Amino acid sequence: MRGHDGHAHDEYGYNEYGYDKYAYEPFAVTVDLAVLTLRAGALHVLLVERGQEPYAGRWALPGGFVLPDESAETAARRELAEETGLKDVSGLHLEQLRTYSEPGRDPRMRVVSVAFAALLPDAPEPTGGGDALQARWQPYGDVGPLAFDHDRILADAHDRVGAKFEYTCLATAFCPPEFTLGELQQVYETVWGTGLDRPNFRRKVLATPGFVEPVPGGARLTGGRGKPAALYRAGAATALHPPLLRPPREGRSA
Amino acid sequence: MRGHDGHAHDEYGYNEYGYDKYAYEPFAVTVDLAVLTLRAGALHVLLVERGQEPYAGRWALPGGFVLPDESAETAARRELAEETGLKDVSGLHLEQLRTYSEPGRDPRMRVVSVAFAALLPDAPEPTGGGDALQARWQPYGDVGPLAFDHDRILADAHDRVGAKFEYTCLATAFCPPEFTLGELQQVYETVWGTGLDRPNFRRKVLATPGFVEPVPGGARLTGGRGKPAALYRAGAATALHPPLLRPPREGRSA
DNA sequence: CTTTTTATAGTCGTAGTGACTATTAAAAGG
DNA sequence: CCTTTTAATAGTCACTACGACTATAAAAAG
Repeated sequence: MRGHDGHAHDEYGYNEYGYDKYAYEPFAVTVDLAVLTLRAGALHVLLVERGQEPYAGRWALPGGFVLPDESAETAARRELAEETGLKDVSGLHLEQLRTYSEPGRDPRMRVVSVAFAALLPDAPEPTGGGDALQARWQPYGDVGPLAFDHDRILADAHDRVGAKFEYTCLATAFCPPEFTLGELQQVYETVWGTGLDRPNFRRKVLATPGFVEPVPGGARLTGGRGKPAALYRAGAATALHPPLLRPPREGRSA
Repeated sequence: MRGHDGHAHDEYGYNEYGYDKYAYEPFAVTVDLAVLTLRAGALHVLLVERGQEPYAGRWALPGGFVLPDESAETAARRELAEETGLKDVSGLHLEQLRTYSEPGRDPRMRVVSVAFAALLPDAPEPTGGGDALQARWQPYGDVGPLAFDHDRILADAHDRVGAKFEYTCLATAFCPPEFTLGELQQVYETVWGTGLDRPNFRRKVLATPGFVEPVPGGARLTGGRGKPAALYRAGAATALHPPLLRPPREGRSA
């Protein structure tokens, strides 16, 4: 570009970088999904095994191309439905993380990928896998080196979700429609990797209007081993004011 | 796609959506920049006037194409340097906001735009404008309807910056290398649109280790009308724990 | 020399929270 | 059946952080 004037004259100036003539290399645009869920008190990620080079045999985040008539969000939700096999993904929390566009991130060509994080309450086993290549849940932390820059995307997803837990009500997205405060606390503890004091957590959650609301009648009895816990639903609030800060990491400079 | 299996087999399967054959419409990838600064105690945005259809004569956020060998971040920094005329933009805060990919956002073709927010300490007048088309600072809030979906991008940038002010030290990015606490407070007040109690703000900032550090010797004398204020530099900290929450908006349901 | 202006210091009450202890209500084990 | 175990719930206490304020200091403006 010829500096500011050239740009101002020709913003989206296809004469200069003419799209029709393919005067510059066009981009493939994909979405990559970090689909997170909790199974048996541990954070799990949905991964697919690649069947082609590059990274054949390596695990990768699910994803795919953005089709001509789709937005990235639409493509992400379509992929989410395909990969999880869920009938209805309209209520699931899907959050755009950021876009990864390093020139060398796909060795074959220029691929710009819009990354999303998706949060699932329950974890149905992915329905695919009639052939050799599989899709399955893997515990976060046990994931080896993933294909492309998916390790980084996954780490960014975890960071973002953990940070949003502090000042939003996002944690309920990991919970089924009705849940106990103990379950909600486990969500926090699993994602943050820290323990939380139960009475204090309870006090905080209940003191935040709209975070959770008690289900009209019941308390859960059969399953639990201790005193039955009251059931709650996610409330209407989305923000957490004041926030629920995670305990600060140890080891600060004196 | 044929569901999960088809995808797992063919992630980035260029046989299915073959890039080489242009079997699907490729995308143009651009960056759009919300360049923010403070002039005379008001938030300003860098805008350029469009010279071509669509939206000819309308103001728009600066931006441009991502070149074949660039990442979106590199392209954004290059555009930032071009638009502002600054020699060195390496130290400026540049933050990726999100990617806008609605199919109809550019009437001519499929354009996916990665949006960034940039924060400038001082506001040099943009150096362009030898021709009819201009680039200039406009007060945030006075911006009329912008081209494309740039109103939304700008609003998203403002939201993001305001939110990050609560739990990061980002506000110093609007300040010159040495600044007073009064100036820093004005940055907060301008971006948030609220007044803050001066002694309390001072107490909070100074109590957060690494937010600001006093400049070795001096206090500012000549300019100010009252007691000279001590000068500070931005510290090494990036996060704010506990956060500096903005005063809650009035009007909550009883 | 007084007034104005702004920076800085300090006070007081309270909301929020970390660290606890105590009680309750179920299942599990003998 | 009674005891132990487990987990939910209730409550206490001290301390921190913060909102609202008053007081003092040091400069320019009049």
